[in-house]
Amino acid sequence: MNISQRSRANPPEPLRNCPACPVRNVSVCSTLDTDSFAELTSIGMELSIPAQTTLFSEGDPVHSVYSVVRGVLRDFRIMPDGQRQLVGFTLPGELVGALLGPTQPYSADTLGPVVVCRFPRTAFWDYFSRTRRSVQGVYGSAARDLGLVYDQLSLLGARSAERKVASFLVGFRDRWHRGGAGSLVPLPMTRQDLGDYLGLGISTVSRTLTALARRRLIVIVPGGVRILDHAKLEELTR
Amino acid sequence: MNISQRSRANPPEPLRNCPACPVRNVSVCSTLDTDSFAELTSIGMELSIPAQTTLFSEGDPVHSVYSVVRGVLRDFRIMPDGQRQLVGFTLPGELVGALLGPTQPYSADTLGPVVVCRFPRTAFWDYFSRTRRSVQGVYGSAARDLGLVYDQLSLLGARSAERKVASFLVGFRDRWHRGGAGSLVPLPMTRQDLGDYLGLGISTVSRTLTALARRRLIVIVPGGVRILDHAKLEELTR
DNA sequence: CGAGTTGTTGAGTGTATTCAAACGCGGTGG
DNA sequence: CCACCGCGTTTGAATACACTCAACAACTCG
Repeated sequence: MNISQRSRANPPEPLRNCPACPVRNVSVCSTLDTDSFAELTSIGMELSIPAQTTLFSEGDPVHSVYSVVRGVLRDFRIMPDGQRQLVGFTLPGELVGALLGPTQPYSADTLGPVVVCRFPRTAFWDYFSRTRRSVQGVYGSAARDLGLVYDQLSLLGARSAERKVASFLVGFRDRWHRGGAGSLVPLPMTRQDLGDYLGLGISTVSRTLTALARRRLIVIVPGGVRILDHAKLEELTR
Repeated sequence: MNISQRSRANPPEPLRNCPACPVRNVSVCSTLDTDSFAELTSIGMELSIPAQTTLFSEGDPVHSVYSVVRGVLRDFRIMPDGQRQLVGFTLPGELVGALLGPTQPYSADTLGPVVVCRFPRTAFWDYFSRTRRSVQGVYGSAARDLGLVYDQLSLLGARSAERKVASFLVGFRDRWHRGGAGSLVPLPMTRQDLGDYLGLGISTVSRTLTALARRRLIVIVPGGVRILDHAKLEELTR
């Protein structure tokens, strides 16, 4: 099922209640000045997307960027041989969709039910050229597309499975809790997804997680893990 | 040795002979209209940089972007444990330096003697906001920072050394010859560099290359390799 | 020509993988 | 309510592969 099929079932709706938005204060919206925020509110549309639905595909011409309100997106490329390489996950409060460039560099689909705000990309360009001093604010939300990718490069370059998994858990924890405290790391993706993201086999992911659990660094709970020993886990990433 | 030490020895020079520039027709300069090109020419400075010299470091505030005229840059990050992860190589005709964001996401140094043109980043922003329709032109040169990184993600996600090396050779060949024909792939970096780029040990890189040579897919020549069987090599990347 | 660096190759080890089987859980239908 | 099924996950055994350590060769540079 793709987005066009879906949108017939759940048509876009104008933004009505931004103040109550769960990511109002962390998303790109929090970086805008009052006028720009009002403008964005007036042109943004809210989409509710079912689980396992493609939001956009690699190579699609870019018309919109999306701010994730609820749920998690899986970003991936399909290699010539059919092998899938996950290039990231988009969490609530994060932007997805190329800010630059004519086409999407990867595909994105939903891990579960997802709510996003859709904005015409030109709105960001306008904002970009109008208030250059805030470029860094918009960039803060777009940082996924740059800094985070380099982080993942470093992650994939790691030689041991333990290190990859530990790095992933620590990074995902920080993103999920936005740097704040918090030990619960939701893992809404399958082990297969994790393997495709980390460059590991599915069994290796599972084995590594259980090994960490046996050493009491984490506990595996339904839908994720709980980190018991943050210090030791971070030690493994170095 | 870093760039500030170096620049005393080889001071920046104004651009005098752009028409004779070896990358005049492939670099970012080729994407600009006449006026913008004239403006860029007037503010750009040419730098000659010795081998093994740092151009900028991760975390540096970004004032300039650089267009490589001659030579190759090595782009890398240093991990907390001292391990180095190469995130790319910058070839002649390509841009390096963050177009967005306050700081450089990685360090860059020279593999050999390098000549670059330095431009204030704001010049690109001005151009960006002035001629929105040409964003894609500038983006074409900045694509390294987006599309190419995703390519490398896919590369690092590969499970076998053979596939990584083959993918690297094919990709590097295409970039070097800009999609055109050509069998010679210069490899100005060390095997250690290749290993840090591909997430492999130095001996594995060496073994894999000799294995490819034994199968007559490539020949190892001084300073690079020559591809004998393009089809079979590309087959290995899938 | 000698010293230092970079690259190759061999032997042995360790780790991730493949293949396969069993387990747990949620959903469906009898 | 319970048996069954499908899917994802865990775990085991055997294999394949990349790594470390180390010696040697080739090349660069003084």
